Amino acid sequence: MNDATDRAPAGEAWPFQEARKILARLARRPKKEVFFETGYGPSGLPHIGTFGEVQRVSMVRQAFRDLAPEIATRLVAFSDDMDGLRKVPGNIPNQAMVAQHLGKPLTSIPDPFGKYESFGHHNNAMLRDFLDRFGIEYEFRSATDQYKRGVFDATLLKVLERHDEIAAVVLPTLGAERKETYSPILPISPKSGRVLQVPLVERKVDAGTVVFRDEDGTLTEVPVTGGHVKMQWKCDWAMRWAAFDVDFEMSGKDLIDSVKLSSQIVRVLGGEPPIAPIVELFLDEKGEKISKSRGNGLTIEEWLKYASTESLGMFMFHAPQRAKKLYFDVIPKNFDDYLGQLAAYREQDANARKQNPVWFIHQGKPPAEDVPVTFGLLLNLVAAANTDDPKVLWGFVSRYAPNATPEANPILDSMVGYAIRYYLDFVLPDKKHRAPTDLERAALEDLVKTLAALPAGADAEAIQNQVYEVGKRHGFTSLRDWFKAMYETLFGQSAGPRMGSFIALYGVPETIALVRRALAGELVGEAV
RNA sequence: GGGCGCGUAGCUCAGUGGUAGAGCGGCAGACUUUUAAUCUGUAGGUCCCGGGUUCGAACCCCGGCGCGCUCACCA
Repeated sequence: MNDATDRAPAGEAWPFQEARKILARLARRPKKEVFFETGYGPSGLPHIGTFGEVQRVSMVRQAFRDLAPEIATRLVAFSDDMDGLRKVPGNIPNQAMVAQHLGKPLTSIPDPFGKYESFGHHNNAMLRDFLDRFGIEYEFRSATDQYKRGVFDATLLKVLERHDEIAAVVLPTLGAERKETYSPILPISPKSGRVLQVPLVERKVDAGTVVFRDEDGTLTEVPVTGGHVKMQWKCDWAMRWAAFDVDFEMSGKDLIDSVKLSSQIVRVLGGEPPIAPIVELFLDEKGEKISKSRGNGLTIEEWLKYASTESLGMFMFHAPQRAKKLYFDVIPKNFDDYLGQLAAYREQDANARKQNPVWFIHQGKPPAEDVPVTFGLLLNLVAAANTDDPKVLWGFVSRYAPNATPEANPILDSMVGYAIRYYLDFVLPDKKHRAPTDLERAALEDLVKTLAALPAGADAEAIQNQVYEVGKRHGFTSLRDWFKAMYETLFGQSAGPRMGSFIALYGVPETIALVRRALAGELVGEAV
C-alpha cells in the first residue's frame, strides 16, 4: 500500500525506522488510526524512565506523521490503577490507614494525602501533572474507568472463552507454587473489595461469569465484564493490546520476557502484537541500574534544575537501544549537543532536518534562535564571575556576544539561569573566605581609597590599571599573589574574574562595600 | 542458566561498507601588565582477539575473550 516501507535509507534516524515498522503493520491490518501506548505502573512517582518512554514514543509519532500524514494518531498514557496494592509505599503519609486496604485496587483506597477521590486518583494526577510539564500531546486513560465502562468487555469474554489456551501459554513460565492457583482472571471480592489470586472453581462462558471461593470460603459468582474482575498483569497488557489494537509500545529491557509472553497471548485473543521495541535501561555513574528506591543516578528534577527539557530530549533521542549512563556530567554535553544541532538545523535541507534530533524534540518546529555561547562556557563563566546575579553574568556574556540580550535570546537567558543554579549548588558551597594578611589588609584599604577616587564612569580598562597600581605599591613579590589574595578574601576562591571587568560590571560603590566587609572580617566563614 | 548491551585516544564517548573522530585532559604558543576564560598549534589509537564476506570492514557474518545489566517471585 505504501512504498515508504520499502525505502528505509541506511543510517536513517531510529524513529523513522520504527515508524516504517508501523506502516508495515498497517499494511497487514489496514485502519484509520494508529494507537501508541505508554503504560504506567501504579506504584511510585514518575521518574526519568517514564519521561524517556513517553518522549521517545512521541518522536516515533512525529516520524510517523511525516511518513503518513493522512493517518490519524493517538498516544495513550494508560495507568494500571486497578492493580491491587501489595505493600504500603514507604514515602506516603497515613501508612496505617493504607495498610488496612492492602489488596484492593488503588482506586478503591482512600487518598493518604487527602486530596483526591482515591490513592489511584492521586497517583494519576501526579502522572498527568508530570506529563503536562513537557507539552507532550497525549490522552490519559485509567484502567479502573475503562474496565467499569465496559471498554474491555468483549475482549474479557474472549479471555474467558480461551482461558485454557492462555493458561497454557503462561503456565510454563511460572514456578511450581504459583502454577497451583494461577488464573489470568483475578476476581474482585464483592465483600472485601480485594483483587484475589485464587483458582477459579468454574467458568461459565455462556453466562460470562466465573465462580470462585471468596476469602470467607463462600462460593461466589461474578461477571467478567463491567469491572468485576481484573486481569493478571501480563494478560492485562495483552488484553489491552487486543482491545485497543495497539500499534506501538516501547518497554525496558527488563520486560523482554513479558513482551514475548504478552505477544503470544494477544495472538490467542485473535489480535496482533504491537511493534514493541526494547530500550536499554538507564545506568548511573558506576554503570548500575537507576532505581528509585536506591536513589542513585539522576532524577528528572535534578536534570531540569540545571538544564532544559530540550537537552534532556537530546539525551533521550540518542541511541535508545544502548545503555546510557545518566549522571551530572552528561548534562553540559547534551545541552551543547542540542545547541549544536539547533544551529545546524537552520543550514540543513528538508531531508537532513528530518534526521536532526531537534526536529523530533520540537515536533518539527525548532526555534530559530542563534545561541552564541555554549553551556560549558557559561558554567565556567559563572564560576569565574563569582556571581548569582543574572545581570552581572549577562554583562560577562555580552563581552562574548555583544548583540545578545535576554529579550532577544530567551534560550541563552534560560541558560544563564541554569548556570546560576549550578553555581549556587556546586561552586558556592566550596567557597571559603579567608581573612587578609597584614600586607593584604593594607593593600585592600588602599584599594578602597583608590576606587573611591576614580572618576565617575571609569571603564574596565582604567579600573584594571588602578587595581594593578595598588598591587605594585604594596610590595607583593608577584602581582599574581595580589590578585589571588583578592579572590581568596573577597570571593572565597583561588581564581576569579578579571578585576577591572568585574568591578565595572558589579559597580564601584558595591565593590568598595564588598572590600570593606572583607576587611571587617564579615566574609570569613560565610557561605559554607 | 536464558536474554540484552558494551569493548574505538589518558577519561567520557561519537562514528551502520569508502582517508579513524569530538569534548575534556596533556604539551607548546598567542592574547590578557594576575588568574580563569578565549584563540592557535600539537602529541596521543593493534578501533578487544581470531577467522570470513568484500575492490574495500571499527562497521556485516562466524567463533572466542572480557565487562556490565537484566529475567527467572510480583508488577
